[in-house]
Amino acid sequence: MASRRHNRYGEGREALLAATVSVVAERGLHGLTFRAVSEVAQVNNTLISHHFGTKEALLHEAVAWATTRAIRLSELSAAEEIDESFAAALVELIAREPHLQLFQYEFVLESRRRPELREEAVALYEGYIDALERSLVRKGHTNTKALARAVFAALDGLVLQQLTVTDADSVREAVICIGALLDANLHADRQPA
Amino acid sequence: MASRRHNRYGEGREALLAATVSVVAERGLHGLTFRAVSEVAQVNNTLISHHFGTKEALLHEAVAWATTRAIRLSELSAAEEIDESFAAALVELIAREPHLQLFQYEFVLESRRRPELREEAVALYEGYIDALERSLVRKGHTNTKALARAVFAALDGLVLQQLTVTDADSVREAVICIGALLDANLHADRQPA
DNA sequence: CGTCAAACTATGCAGGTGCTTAGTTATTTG
DNA sequence: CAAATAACTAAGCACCTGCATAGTTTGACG
Repeated sequence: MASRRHNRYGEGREALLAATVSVVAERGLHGLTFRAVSEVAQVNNTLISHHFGTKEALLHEAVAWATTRAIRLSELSAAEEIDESFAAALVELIAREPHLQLFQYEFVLESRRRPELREEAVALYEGYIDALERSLVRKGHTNTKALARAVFAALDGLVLQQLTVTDADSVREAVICIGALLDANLHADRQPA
Repeated sequence: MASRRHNRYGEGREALLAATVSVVAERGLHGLTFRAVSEVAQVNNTLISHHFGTKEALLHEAVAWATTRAIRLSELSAAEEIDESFAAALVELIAREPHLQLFQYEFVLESRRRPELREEAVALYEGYIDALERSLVRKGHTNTKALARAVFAALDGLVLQQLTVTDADSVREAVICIGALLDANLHADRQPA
């Protein structure tokens, strides 16, 4: 998948973090083993102990590494309009790079069981929701905090659906539907019944 | 947690299925081991092999067992109105019995990796969405298929949030927000701009 | 070059894993 | 009651796990 031969001296740590995300995305947290990660990263499995100490620490660092790299979806969430082009872009992003999203779902479920991951999970979600809320404020919506949480949940749920049980086109239609709901809500605010 | 002492003759299989859901919900799929399940179920671990053969088969049967028992949320999804009382009931259900929901998130992620689980995952989600769509049709909405998918995704995403990163009150507000969006959408349909 | 710290690997082990084999108990059935 | 069947358990094995230990290679710097 990545470069065929070994990494250069000093690149092992980065390769291990990237491999961790890939392994969790493809095989789940129960497929996350020293051997699996080290084989994908093309290094010896004891290098994980050297760099991170324990498996828990590896996951923790991989979470930090992945969330800084998950900016593209955050940018998407802050888009000015949830319209056809937004829906197409979101669906295409998920189809092209599902790993980061899959990793995040695994990680957020794990954060319920491991208190030391909670803080980063909360920060990740609140980051998305805050960006979305700012966009809603700009467009003149009211009750933006709860609205942003609801809209993000809808996008989050649809991404999960696309990754697991639903085809891309259905998801795209549903995303457009969310945009339509927001428009209707804006007009209702301006012309209350 | 359950009854303190052993099961009666013939109840082992059911106990194992219930224990599987609990173990996956509390420790994740990587915590799903023969020993963990059998200890929770208060039986010998080889009874799993006897009844189900392999660990894969155990999970598969547990999925079927759990989905038939997840009707309560399905009934909720088919509620006539998404209002304050619906929001309160949903939030309270998740807080009181998080196991079934957590199990479903683990299972739907796993279904991406295990083709034999896909069909049941799709059926579960489509069941929820269809029930919701019927309710939307009754209320006079249009484009109900995509709308139902979007609204279910929002509820699904909010349940995930409540289970992991968000407090119950914030989720409740957001659920009410979804109801408000639907109302605004209905009125916009009747009085287009 | 020589020194040194950090990156990296080879080997191996104690404990946990899924699951097999062989045997025991309880329940049904004639 | 006796025979048959299914539920259940005890013991154990081959394999995999995280990770410790000990050693080697690499690049930076004087």
